[in-house]
Amino acid sequence: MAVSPVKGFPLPLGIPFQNQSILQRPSSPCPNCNRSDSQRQQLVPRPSQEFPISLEEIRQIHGHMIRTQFRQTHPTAGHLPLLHSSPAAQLNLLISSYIKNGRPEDALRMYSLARAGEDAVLDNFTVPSLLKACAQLSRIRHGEEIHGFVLKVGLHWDVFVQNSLIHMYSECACADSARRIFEKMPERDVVSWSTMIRCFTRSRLFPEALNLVREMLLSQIPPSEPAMVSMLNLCAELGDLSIARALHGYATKNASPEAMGVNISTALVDMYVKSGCLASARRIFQLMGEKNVATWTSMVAGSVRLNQPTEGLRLLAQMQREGVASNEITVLSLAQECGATGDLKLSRWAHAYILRRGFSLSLVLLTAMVDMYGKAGDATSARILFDRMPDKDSATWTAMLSGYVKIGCIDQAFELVGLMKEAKVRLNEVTMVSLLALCREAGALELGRWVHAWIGRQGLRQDAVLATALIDMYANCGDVEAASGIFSAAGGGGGGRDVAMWNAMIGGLAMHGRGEEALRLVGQMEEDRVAPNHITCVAVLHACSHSGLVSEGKAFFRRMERELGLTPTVEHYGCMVDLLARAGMLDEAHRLIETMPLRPNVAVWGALLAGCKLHRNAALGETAAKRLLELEPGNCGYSVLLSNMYAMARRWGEVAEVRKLLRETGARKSPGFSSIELGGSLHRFTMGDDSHPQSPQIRAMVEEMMRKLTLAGYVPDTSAVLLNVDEEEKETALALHSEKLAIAFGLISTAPSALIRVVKNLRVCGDCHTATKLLSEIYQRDIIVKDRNRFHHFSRGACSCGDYW
DNA sequence: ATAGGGTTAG
Repeated sequence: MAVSPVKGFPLPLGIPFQNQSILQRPSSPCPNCNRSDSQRQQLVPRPSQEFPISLEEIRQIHGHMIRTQFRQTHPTAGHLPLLHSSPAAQLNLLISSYIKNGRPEDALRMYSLARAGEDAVLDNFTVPSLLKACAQLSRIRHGEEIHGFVLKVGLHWDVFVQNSLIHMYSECACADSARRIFEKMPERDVVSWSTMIRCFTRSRLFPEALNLVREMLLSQIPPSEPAMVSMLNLCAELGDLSIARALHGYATKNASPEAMGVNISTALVDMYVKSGCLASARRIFQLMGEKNVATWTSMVAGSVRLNQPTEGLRLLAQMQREGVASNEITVLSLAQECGATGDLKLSRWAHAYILRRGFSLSLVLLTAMVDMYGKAGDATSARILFDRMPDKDSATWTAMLSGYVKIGCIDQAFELVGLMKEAKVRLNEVTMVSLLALCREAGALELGRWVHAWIGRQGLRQDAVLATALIDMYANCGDVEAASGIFSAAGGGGGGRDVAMWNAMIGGLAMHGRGEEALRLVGQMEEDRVAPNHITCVAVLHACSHSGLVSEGKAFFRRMERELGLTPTVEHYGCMVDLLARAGMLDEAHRLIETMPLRPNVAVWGALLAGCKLHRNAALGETAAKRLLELEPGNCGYSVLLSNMYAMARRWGEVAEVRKLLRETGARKSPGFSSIELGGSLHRFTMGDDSHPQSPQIRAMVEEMMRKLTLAGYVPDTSAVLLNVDEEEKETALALHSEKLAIAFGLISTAPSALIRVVKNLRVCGDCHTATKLLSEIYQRDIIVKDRNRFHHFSRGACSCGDYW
């Protein structure tokens, strides 16, 4: 994710960092007891026994302390000399032992016992341990209680206590509380700074985190090793290579690659991986002396992520040979990265690897695999895994749901929502985002509004992602005003808007043909110091294309590289070709394809072909169609267009040839669907669908529609119907097109004022457009049709969509 | 006694 204030950020990298953390204690006396630190420490006898002590011993002491209520009434157990020390020291020892033995729950239970007994037993040594337990368990309520206790008994002067509070709030995702403590600290040590940097990084408050790094270095505080790691982690999240290189240089100035320490080296590897520079990551990796699981994990996952899956698998094997065992985190990130590639074969390999290595299939790991199959497009495998899982949590359900939505299995997704309701799955922010994505795909505005209201009722935190999902849902379901409302509200709060949110709003305006507004928004975005990214540029070019803003689009395309520092990708060229071709500048569009530095893909040639059909240029269209058939031999849509093109040029021999080829290959168009939402329920239709309960009435309505259309002078354009049947059957097919069924249902609806809002997942069908325009005039009704990512508003026969037809 | 690499669902 790009954040604008980061660009060219000057890091004052002059101070050497400390390899060992230097513990700095404030030397001022405690304001409460007026004793100096050393005096206070003498008051607290130190335990003589060394860590770690066994769990069994801890249980014994625990039992003893409960019996004696933390008082030294029975100094019985001679082999446990620590019982002779003060209650506070005993409690502290016990709590830290529990934490060291991985039992933070017991540590907190001890705290409750202590509270039930005597407040005073907790001191400034005990509190940090307890807060660490709260942090590990994300127990914000416990943490706040301890915070209250700290204020009550006056321990807040202690830097260690304050640092621990910051850490606790950081781990509980309460950046605001952490920041309040940090800002009020009269004295800060390097731990305060690094913890706060980590906190801001975790909360994705990158500008704040970077400011802190700068302040810290300007205050001449030498970063410790953990501080260095925090800074590297921050940079990993920023993904900014120039800052990454600066920090890398800074780290090497202070330690040779061999002596750097495995934590910093691993953080460096991870930073380069996340900044997309595998070569640099590999260089560090090869120079490293000691490597651990984390180092290997980072490198394996990074190779898969950065398009080198074979290298990733090779490293996995090498890791094993060198005697480093992969752990659950290794396979979790493997599954995640394999899914992200969308490569089903690779994902299956990862699944097999996990089974072969005999990993216990935990809830988290299985959820990751469900998600992986969903992302790789294999809904069946995902569902099989999902159904076999004995336990599922909201993450599992959400993974399955988002998989269905991503693959486009709308029916299964809705079925799953029903099952979720039955299973009483707890819904959280992430589930809501998936549900909103489902609403977007299905065009279910009412359901989307319900989700929105539900979010408010449940008091779910409306973070940037959720707000973006809402904007996206409203825009894609046709309520661009509601999207705009959410967008404005998100700007008012302190959170600010990130690139994704701006992109969603700009894209939303683009698909409603509001190009000028979209362009204005980019200007505002830059004033807000949010840097446009590749996706922003796609949205802007889209907006220009759909609003006929040719010169503006060209200007933006030039600006992209010169001023925004973004190299156009093949998608941007596709948008430019679309912009030019739609406007009839076909030769210029063709020249752009010929001169572009990238290999043109389907979208690029497809945009040219659509323009050729629109402006009736058969010669160039033929070129485009041939290229498309080379790229995607199985796609019959292009063959149909090509045959139409030949027909236009009266080259009947070639028309027959293409048709014959189509018949032989048995190419079929995947069935499209249209949906309409009325009275809060969603009705979906496919071509010739008669499964709807009101199907007879709908059929009757379609007949009436067709009669009236013919009377109005409508002649069906059957050229886009792909069936090897005679013309009459084609006309029937066109009449029973899913969009017409949906519109018919809208017209017979008992709520006559209801807006007819049809969403279809088909490619633009020129005939439907013409017919719909006429229908809106005949029936004097507003009809809104969404076709892929474009809205067409028909009002009494006029279409305001900005597109050329 | 406090901070530190790799960690499921958007």
